[in-house]
Amino acid sequence: MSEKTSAKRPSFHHGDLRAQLIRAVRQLVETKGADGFSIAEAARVAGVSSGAPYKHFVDRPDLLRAVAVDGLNRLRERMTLAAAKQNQGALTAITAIGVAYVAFAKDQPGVFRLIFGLTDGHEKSDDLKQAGERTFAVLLNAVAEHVKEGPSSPAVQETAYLMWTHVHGHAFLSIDGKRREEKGRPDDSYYVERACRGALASHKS
Amino acid sequence: MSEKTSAKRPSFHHGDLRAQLIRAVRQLVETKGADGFSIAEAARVAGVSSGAPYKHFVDRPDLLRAVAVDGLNRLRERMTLAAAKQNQGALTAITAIGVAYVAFAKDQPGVFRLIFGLTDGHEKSDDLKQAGERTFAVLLNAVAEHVKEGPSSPAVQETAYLMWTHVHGHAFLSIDGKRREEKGRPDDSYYVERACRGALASHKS
DNA sequence: TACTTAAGTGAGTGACGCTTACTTTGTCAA
DNA sequence: TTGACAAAGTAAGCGTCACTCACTTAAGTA
Repeated sequence: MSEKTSAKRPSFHHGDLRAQLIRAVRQLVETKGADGFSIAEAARVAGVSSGAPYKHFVDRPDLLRAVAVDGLNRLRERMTLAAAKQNQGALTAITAIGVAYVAFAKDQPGVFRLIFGLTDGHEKSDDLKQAGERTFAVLLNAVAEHVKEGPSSPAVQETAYLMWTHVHGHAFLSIDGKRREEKGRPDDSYYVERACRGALASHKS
Repeated sequence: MSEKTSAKRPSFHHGDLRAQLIRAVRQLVETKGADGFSIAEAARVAGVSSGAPYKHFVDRPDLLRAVAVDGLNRLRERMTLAAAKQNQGALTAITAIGVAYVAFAKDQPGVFRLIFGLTDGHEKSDDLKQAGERTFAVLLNAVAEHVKEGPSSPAVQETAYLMWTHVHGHAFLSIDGKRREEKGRPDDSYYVERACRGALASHKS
């Protein structure tokens, strides 16, 4: 009776259910949209009874939040990696972060939308807020190094926010299909670079 | 038995159920989020049985889409009105449109998110696509008049898209609470004006 | 006045969110 | 080694929801 589901489980105890549920939800959200998935289905994918998820998550929003946190962490990894490949403090490091951001959005639009679509008082969750701030900090630090100021400087924060705004808007409209990609039109990196230069142009040290 | 619900209905036939359901859903989406509402509850608010909505909408996504179309129309109205108060072709007309856009997002974040959060093949719906394009056209026309070109000019489209990107990003991050409003920080109109000027600066006629 | 039809009702179905009582398993102190 | 405990699973059940279907109501029209 342990092999009838898609996930094989050698013992009664799963051992890794929490992580596996997050993975399952990620897939489902990507294929069916954020409200097209069900906890029951995720449990089925993980090869576990429909009540099992509640040993790890208090309710549906809690599970979704965990998926969002996981997504933010993976996004941050990508951004960090992209920046690390460039010279520290270089403009290219900043734009690489933006390009990675847009790439993530296009790659996993379901999770991306989930991260920015949590309406149910998502700010009351500390870990989500922290994951968000740590991700933003990657950009913040890159900008700080470029202009040779501290990341807590108001001017740096303002400039970084401006970049984020522009890149985020482009990313969102892109995955929403508002931006029809036609030949002859600039690609993502053009918009990202433009956004970064534009924000830096008005940076008041 | 007709007065036990919140909406009074003089006759058996409602007469205006479709519009009233959209209104009810709008309220519910605003207070409970897009997935916190139920068709059954909307029907209750409208004072009608749980099966009645299906005489007007084929299913849940269809109803949500109608709410989104309604929202886009109201957004367009606001934008048009804001532009009309300024001189035709003036930069202030363009920025007024952007300010109206951000104001709408902050005013009705639930509907705003709904408009840009429809994942379930929202592009297959013609009326939604049309409503979106007509709304974008308001900005397009304002830009066209400002630079004295036709709205179908690729350069105009590019510039307008750039503005939209920036303003949309700011609007979205604002309602998501990513942007903590502190005293001493620029307000919405600053960002909007900045976005418009920035986009126009690189406009190649 | 009879006919047609749009727009309601209300009961029923299966899925889902979540709870509860119970069972299985690993851990760790005696 | 054992036995108590806690963590993590199961199965059944409750209320709600999306959606369907057979039926009823009322309004327009010939």
